[in-house]
Amino acid sequence: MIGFEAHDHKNCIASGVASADAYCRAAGLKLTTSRKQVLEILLKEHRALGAYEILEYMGQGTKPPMAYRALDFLVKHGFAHRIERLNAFIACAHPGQDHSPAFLICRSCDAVAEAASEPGKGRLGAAANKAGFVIERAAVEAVGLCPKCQDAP
Amino acid sequence: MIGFEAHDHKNCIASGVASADAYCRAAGLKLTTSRKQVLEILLKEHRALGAYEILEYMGQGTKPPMAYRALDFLVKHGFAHRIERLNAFIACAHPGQDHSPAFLICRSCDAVAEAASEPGKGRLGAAANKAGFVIERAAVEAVGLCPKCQDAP
DNA sequence: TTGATAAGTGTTATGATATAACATATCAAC
DNA sequence: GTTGATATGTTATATCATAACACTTATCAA
Repeated sequence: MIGFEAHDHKNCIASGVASADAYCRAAGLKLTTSRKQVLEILLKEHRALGAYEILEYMGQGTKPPMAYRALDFLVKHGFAHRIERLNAFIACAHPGQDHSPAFLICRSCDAVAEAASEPGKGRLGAAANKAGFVIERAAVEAVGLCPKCQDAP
Repeated sequence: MIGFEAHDHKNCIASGVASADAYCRAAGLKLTTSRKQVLEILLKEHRALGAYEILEYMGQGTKPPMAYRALDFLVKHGFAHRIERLNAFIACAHPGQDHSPAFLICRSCDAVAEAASEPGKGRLGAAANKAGFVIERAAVEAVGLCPKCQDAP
C-alpha cells in the first residue's frame, strides 16, 4: 500500500510519468502536453485534488473542460483515480498494474492512501452472483482516521 | 440482498416508514413531516434519486436546503444511503439493522441493489491495519450490468 | 504532397449539485 | 410563559461538471 508514510518524492514523480509514458507508447495512446502536465501535478501534490484546484496549477486562461478532459484520459487508462467522496482525483499508486483500487480517506485531513481490494470476492461477490449482477469494477472508499490524526484529535 | 427482483411494494413503503418511526421514537429522534415525506418518496420510487428530483416530488416552493436537510437526517440515522457515484440517494433496504452497505449499480439503467459488505475484512482491512488507519465506515459501490440489461444490451 | 479523417485543444456558456447565512417557527423543559 | 434547543423557510451563492462549436494538429491512404 502507498499511503501515509514518508517516501522519496522526486522518484515518485519521475517514475509515475515514465511509466505512463511507456504504457502510452506501447498502447498507441497519446500522452500529450496537457495530459502529462495534469499527471505531474497529481504526482507532485500527492493528494486528492479537485478539478478546479488542478486548473489553477495549470495556469491562468485554462478552462474547466481542459482539466476534465485530461483527467478523463488519465482515469480511463488507469494513471489516476477519481475519489467520489471528495469529488477529487489522485495519481494512481500502482500504474501499469492491473488492479482494483480501494482508498483509505482520512475524514480529518483528507489524506488518501491507495490499497487493493477484491471486488467479486467475499460477501459482495456472492450477493452479486446470486442476483445475476456482473461486477465490472468497484469503487471502495473507506473513511476513517489516519495515524497522524488519531494522535492529534 | 434487496435488489433487482419484483417484490411487494406497498408493504415495502409501509414497513420502511414504520421501522423508521419506531427507531426514532425509541432513540428520541424526530421523524418530522418533511423527513417522513422524503423517506416515503425514496421508498415509493425504490431507486436512487437526486436531491433535485426529490425536491420536485416535495412540491413547488420547496428549496434545496429542505431536501438536503431531510436527506442528511435520513442518511445520518441509516434510513437512507447516499450513492456517491450517482450523486443520489436511496432508501435503506435493511433499516434498523446495524450494517455496512454495498451497492450494485447498473451502468446501463442506473438500478441500484443494496448488499452487505465487510470493510475491515480481507485485503483492505489488512492494509488499513498495517497502515495504522482506523476504518469507521466504507462506501462500496460496484458498477456493472444488472440481469435485465445483460439480456437487452 | 495533398486532401480526407480522426483526435485533441481552446472557448463560451450553462447545467447540476450543494451549502452558507440568517430569519422565523415549533416544541419541550423549567 | 419564558427560555433554549431544534427544525424550517428563504435568499443567495459556491462548487463541480459538461454541452456545443470553432479551430488545430496528427495520421495516413491515394
